[in-house]
Amino acid sequence: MKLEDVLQKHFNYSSFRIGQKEIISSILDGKHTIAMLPTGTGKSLCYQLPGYLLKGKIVIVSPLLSLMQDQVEQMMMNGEKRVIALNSFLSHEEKYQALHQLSKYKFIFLSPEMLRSDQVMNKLKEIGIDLFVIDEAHCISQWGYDFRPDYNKLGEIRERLGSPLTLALTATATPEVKDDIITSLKIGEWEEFIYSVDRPNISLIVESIRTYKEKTERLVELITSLEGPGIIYFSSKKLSEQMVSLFKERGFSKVAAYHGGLEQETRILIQQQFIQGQLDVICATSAFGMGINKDNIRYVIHFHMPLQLESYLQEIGRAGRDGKQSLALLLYSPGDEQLPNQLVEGELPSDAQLDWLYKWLMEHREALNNLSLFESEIKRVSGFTDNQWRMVEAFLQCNNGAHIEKTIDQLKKFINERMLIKLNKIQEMYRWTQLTECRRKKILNYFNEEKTIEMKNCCDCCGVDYSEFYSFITKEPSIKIESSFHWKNHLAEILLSERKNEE
DNA sequence: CGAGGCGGCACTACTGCCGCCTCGGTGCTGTAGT
Repeated sequence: MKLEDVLQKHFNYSSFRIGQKEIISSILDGKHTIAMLPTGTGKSLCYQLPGYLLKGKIVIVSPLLSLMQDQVEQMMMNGEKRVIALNSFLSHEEKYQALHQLSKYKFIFLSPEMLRSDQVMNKLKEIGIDLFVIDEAHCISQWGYDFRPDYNKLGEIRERLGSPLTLALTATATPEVKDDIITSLKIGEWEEFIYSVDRPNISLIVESIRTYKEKTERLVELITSLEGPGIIYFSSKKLSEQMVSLFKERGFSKVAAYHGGLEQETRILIQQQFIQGQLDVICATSAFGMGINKDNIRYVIHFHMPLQLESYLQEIGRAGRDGKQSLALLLYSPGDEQLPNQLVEGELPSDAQLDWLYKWLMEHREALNNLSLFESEIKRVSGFTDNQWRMVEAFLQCNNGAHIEKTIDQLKKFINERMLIKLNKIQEMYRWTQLTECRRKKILNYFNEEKTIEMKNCCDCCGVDYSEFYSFITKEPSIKIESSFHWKNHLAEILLSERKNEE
């Protein structure tokens, strides 16, 4: 049977989209495959279709519960009943049932953390896996080192599962990220399919704004005049909510905040409302975006810069999937790069904390065999945050048996390296905001690509024909600003008082 | 860097202001306790 026939039969499409056929053929030839496809080009088909041609099971490692649930739902809607998400949404009883009858499922979605369980691992070994898929595989590089250490154990997991055929899928494709994926998964030989990350219909603009206050004012101006829907990214949960309140005060009501501090239910609701068009603007942190399938997002604004260009590209890539002219706008004020620096510094443990840990471990050698027992005491005295401790704990477990002094030294070295890499990435992001030459060229070079096509409205450095560019911006604010009178007075007051201060 | 909370002080009786300090983003899981 030809691949096209399988496509028609199971998915009701008559032809493949870019890259899909090559990737699927590579897998069916039994080659480990790394596929870097731009967002929204149908990555999930790359493992779903082989599922109908391979005899055994397909295991898909996914980073987010909501993403898994979405995929499962979609596949069920498509008529595929042999699909399950093995995660904490299942009750104890349901999980027991699912594991007990795991062999009746064809597609099994789970998180990397779920693979820590011996029960799950034993069952997977027993039923046999034909294809091991890592969806959003850049998470290995982005989260595996510190935030979610289980991502960096996938290589070991893979080996314990008998090194099954493996497919890594992502949209973020620096050579560095690719290397991390290959090394971490312990794949010897592989085929790779890498497609351009360029999105010619998204104009890249950085606006330099003198002060923080003016940035807020500019944002209000933008949101009331730009054609939505749009996403605004912040690096603070509180600020994202405050901005929503401000927008609502100004009479702009189809807006909501989205961040990791909200209830799971609320998050799903807001996501749905945005996708269905009941909300026009989302004020979000980096928590928002993975798995958002909405093709008419007209703009992505960054109030704060992300911690790295990879994240920036992912976030702006959510605009203009319908191919229409869209806008990526970053608002920069002097000193903005300090916030990412602060975030990164708080992320990793300090040398002083590790020195304390060394002394403590020398006095409590037996603790190494059961660290979780001492977790609360260690955290209380050392001040490790949950995330810091998880990283340290994972490192100690990996090196259990080695000399304590040596282990701590290695850990310090590891942390210093990570810190340097992260600070470097912030610098790269910062330098990009300060460019005077083509922003697109620079970003493509960063992803090991050349800029090959010239386009209208490329970026602010190339020169944007604003009159044409702003043609999709409505001349009059599309929303009636109810309190505009007060707003203007208020603004005048602020400006006057500032001027007085300056004098 | 900027926001927000807190203590101290002023100088007037209840708040107002200054300076200092801290904090800021991403998610999974199992289990204890309400």
